[in-house]
Amino acid sequence: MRLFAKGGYAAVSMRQIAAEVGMQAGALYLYTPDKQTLLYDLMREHMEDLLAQWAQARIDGAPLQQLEAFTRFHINYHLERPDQVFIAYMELRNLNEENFKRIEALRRDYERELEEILRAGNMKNDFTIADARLSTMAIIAMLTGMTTWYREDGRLSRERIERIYWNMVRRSVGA
Amino acid sequence: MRLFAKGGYAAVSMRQIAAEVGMQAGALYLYTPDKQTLLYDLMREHMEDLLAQWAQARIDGAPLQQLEAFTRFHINYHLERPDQVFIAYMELRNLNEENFKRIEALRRDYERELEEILRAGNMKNDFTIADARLSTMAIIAMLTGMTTWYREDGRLSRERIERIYWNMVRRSVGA
DNA sequence: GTCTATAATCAGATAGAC
DNA sequence: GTCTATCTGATTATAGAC
Repeated sequence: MRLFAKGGYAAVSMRQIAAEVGMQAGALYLYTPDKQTLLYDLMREHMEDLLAQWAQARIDGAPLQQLEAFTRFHINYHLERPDQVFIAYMELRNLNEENFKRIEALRRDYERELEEILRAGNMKNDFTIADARLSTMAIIAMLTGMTTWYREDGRLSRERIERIYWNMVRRSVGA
Repeated sequence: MRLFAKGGYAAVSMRQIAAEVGMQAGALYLYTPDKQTLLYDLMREHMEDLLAQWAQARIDGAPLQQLEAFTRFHINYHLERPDQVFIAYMELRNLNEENFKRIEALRRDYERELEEILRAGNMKNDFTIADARLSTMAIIAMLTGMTTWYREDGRLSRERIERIYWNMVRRSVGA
């Protein structure tokens, strides 16, 4: 994960990966049939963990409360795993067609969680949004973007950043 | 640009680039000292063009009008150049330290344009934002994210998408 | 300005010893 | 389960012909 995030899939050799885990290159093939499958497995495990963790974190309640839960979950999950997040977004192009479709399906499943919260809130007039799919993509992009600049020792505490972003999300849906 | 965007810097060979422009690999070295400089030049030209185009597009007026101008400019500029945008964000890790600093400085210049609009609007109480820098990063991430899913022949027209996003931006700053 | 040829190195993956 | 050695082919960059 660390090597792929730092240099990109194509730039990392099986020899480098082997050195990182204290082996010779040949021994890696006891654990993966090839480099492509290794990337796919890392991405799949990340997406499956994301979905599983959200299934644990989600709450029942009013759409506004669900939206807040999703926002805070998404921020914290992503800020704690910057390498995985970077790979999950940037290395899609290095998956073969079949693997790409599988990862995209998992991503869709996750996006749908937010989309359904937005639809429910719109139906009850808790939110005022023109298009739930667009708001979903906008909110996820806004939140995920934090991983590109967030630093543990930055100017603002994570709690404060989280509150500010939640405010922006809330206002963006007209709540 | 197209090749780097599709496969990533490391995955693209000088032979592929040469074939794309109808040459042999050796002839490329008449135009660039090495592959790294070629990437840097592409990124620098993109950032300089972005800044130049915004200098043309920017307007005087109330902060809300300036924010709308920035939002619409950013959307249109980025949707028309998905390959450049992708490279400008994803290939930063493949620049050497010196080149990375130069590109980051140009990006900062661009971000500062939005940040100053937000600060001005906040001072006049046209906006209600807790932190101009955070709002800047949030808005840019939200808008730039459109390039990952936008298709010319998609469900919604560009004009409609633009209007919906502008609404979300406007509301996110409390205007 | 472009080509061909090549140097020097490195890639992913496999075979076989232990 | 891991190592060493190796196959095959690709890589960046350069040299020198034209």
